[in-house]
Amino acid sequence: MAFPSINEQMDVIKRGTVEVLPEEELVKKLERSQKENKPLIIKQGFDPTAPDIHLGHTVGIRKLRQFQELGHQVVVIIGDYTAMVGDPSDKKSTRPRLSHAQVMEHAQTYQDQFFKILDKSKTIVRFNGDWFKKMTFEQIMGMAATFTVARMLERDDFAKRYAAQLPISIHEFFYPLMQGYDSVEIKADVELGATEQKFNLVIGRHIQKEYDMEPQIILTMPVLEGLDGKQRMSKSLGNYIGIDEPANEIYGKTMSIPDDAIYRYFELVTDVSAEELERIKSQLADPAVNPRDLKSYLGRTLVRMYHDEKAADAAEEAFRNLFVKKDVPDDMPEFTLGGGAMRIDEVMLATKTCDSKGAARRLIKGGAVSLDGEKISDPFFTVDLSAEHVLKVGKRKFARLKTA
RNA sequence: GGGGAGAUAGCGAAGCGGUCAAACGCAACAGACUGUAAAUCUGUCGGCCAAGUGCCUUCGGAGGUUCGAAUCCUCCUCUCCCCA
Repeated sequence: MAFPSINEQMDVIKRGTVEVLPEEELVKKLERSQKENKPLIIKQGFDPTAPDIHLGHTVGIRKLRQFQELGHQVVVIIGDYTAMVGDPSDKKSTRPRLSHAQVMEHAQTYQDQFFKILDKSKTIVRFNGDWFKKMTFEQIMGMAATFTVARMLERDDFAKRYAAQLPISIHEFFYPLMQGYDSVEIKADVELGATEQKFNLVIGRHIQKEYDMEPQIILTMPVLEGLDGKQRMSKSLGNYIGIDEPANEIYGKTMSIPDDAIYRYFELVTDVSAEELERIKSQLADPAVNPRDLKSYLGRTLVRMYHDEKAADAAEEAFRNLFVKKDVPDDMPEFTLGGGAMRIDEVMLATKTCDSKGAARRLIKGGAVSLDGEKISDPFFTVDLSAEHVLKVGKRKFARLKTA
């Protein structure tokens, strides 16, 4: 197998990457890989805590893809063991431990989604439970002995929690160790992670050295902002765009990001060329250009990546109709609520367009509810169910009421 | 092991016997304005009932004192700090 030249490879690797540590070592590894015609082992880990891959994850996954295209070997670690241990960072709501079956289920959906980006035939997937469940206590002690508490407390989030007098459990210290040990097991040459992962990645280097192994190079990738444009995109914050979501969702969510996030999204999660990026940047700075149009372009690009061109057209069209022309969408949940009449708050509860009847009344009072385009202001309004209706609650919630 | 402080709604944080379904800030939701952007303004932000000086469930958990407890007492659980 022929690898591209070192310079070409470095160009690809460094594009969009925050840090390559240490760069000279990577060059050496690449040189050796080329001389021996042996691909480097590129690692990234994922905890299958919830079964959705979102755009934030794709920043790293897309980089993995580039490594594949350069001819290197990608190894994806599914952290089934770490996921089963359960992340205790949110002490209040002691997160339910995931059963092995759940983990495997999540792992499956993860993989389905990985391979929307990665080349399946060139990817090795490993579960870290494979080695951790076989470890003896002696081996665990050995692993734990490779690191000190003082260094562990250097990690930013531990330091902050410690300073804020928040609890830190001992086993949380095992997280970075385990992640580092994964690198030993698969003999990683390079590990990718978001910038916030830097500490864990560096521990991987340290542990590999302890196990008499050449340390991995670490590549940190930028953290993508979520839909609010401020906080990181994450499942727990609910501000994400999943790559498995329907086209309309991907497009619609994209349209809701703030203007100053547009460039970041183009840069981090799309394939547009460097020249195109420049053009986008200058357009964003041009007051004559409506940023909405660039956002629409972004939304279309993303839908095209995870669906296709047709879906992009349809999503844009649906969005226009819904929010610009204020038409009702074609697709909406349908409900058959039996015949006769039903009070509006009960209809809202039945169609899950509100959480409680009290909430329904508040929404009605706030002018958020309409039926067939007519605003409802009477909380005791009775809906005639012998005819079909379209219920709208807020900007986005719709329900079609069918007759029995 | 000893001593001290603390646990309040999604988060932060007041309240320290009745006027508490609990101030305030953030987040969230809705309305106005818009480009489903931002900013701003307004309203809402435990559940139920045709809605009231109404009923039910909530201030870590279990009991108790009291006409009345987020507030006082006892025990328990958890957390942080100092000492060993």
